[in-house]
Amino acid sequence: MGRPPCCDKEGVKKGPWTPEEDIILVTYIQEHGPGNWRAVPTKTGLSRCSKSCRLRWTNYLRPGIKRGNFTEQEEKMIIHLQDLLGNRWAAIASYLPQRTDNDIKNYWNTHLKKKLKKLQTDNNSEGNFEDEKFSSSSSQRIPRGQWERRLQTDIQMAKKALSEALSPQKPISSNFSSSMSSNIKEQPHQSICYASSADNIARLLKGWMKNPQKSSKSSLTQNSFNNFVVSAGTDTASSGTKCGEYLSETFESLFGFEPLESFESSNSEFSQSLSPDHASTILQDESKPDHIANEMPFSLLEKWLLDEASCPDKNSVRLW
DNA sequence: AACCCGCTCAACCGCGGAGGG
DNA sequence: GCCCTCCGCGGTTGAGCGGGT
Repeated sequence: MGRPPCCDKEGVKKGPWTPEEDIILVTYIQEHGPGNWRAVPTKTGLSRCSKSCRLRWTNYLRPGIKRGNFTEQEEKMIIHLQDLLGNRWAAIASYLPQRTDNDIKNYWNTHLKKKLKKLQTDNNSEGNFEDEKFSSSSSQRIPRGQWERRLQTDIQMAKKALSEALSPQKPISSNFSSSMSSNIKEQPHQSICYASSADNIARLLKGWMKNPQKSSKSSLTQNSFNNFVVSAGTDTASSGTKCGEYLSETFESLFGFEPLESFESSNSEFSQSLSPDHASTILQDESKPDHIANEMPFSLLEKWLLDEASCPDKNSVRLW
């Protein structure tokens, strides 16, 4: 009955990944790029199912992942996006370039849910506003106007993505389209991208020598990110800066606060990594589209929110 | 010191969509 | 149109850890 488990075979290892397994996986992906996960266990000799390999890569080993505490801005952004999109963690993660959907989901479940609940109880005396807000989080009760707008946004995004995809010169820049094109591998760029992973592994190994217990947990990905970002852009200042500025403005206009610390502090890093060359390389090459920093979704969202702002009555589930 | 309890987060499970034959 | 395979996503679990008693 039902679908058999993807990896119920004997000898398939489960549980936490060892550093050695990480190295094997990263080395393989460095050579072949992410994708074709089915082949990964057999080709690497890992006793893991393909799913496990993909998950390990996308949630942990993939370059560009930021770990550690969420900033206040990130928090607000998650809450806002969760409000708009519901529990579509992958979609939410696409607006937080350095966070994985799993991270965001975990953070929501462990921190933000409680926080909102607390807010809700605190505000109970002032009416049911938070009640409404909180229950809307389950995406069960999306106000009609909001749902329509959401649908409209999706359609607009799809249209734009399509037109971009049909335009051969233009780099694919939209969240949507890069997601759609995430399987298109641009081999010539991969060396840039995955070399950084190899480097990270080297650093990681150093870390393990120093700190065998913890290093596998923290050093890899942070180093991955730093290293990745450094390798991603040093010669792209002008376009990167422009993009960074745009992001800053958009963030501010979209969420009403200063850009994410990560964006700002790594302006020289992250924004540089967003140059047409590097960003498209980095983002499209990954199995999970990090694309995020692309203009289109933000501008659409911004427009959407501005529309909402002009109809405040429909904007009843705004927290901030 | 030993135990309990709550929290965190990496990893797993199962479903559904996409795409190819 | 159907079937199969692969992949991605969201929900859930459980090991590990730290704080409290």
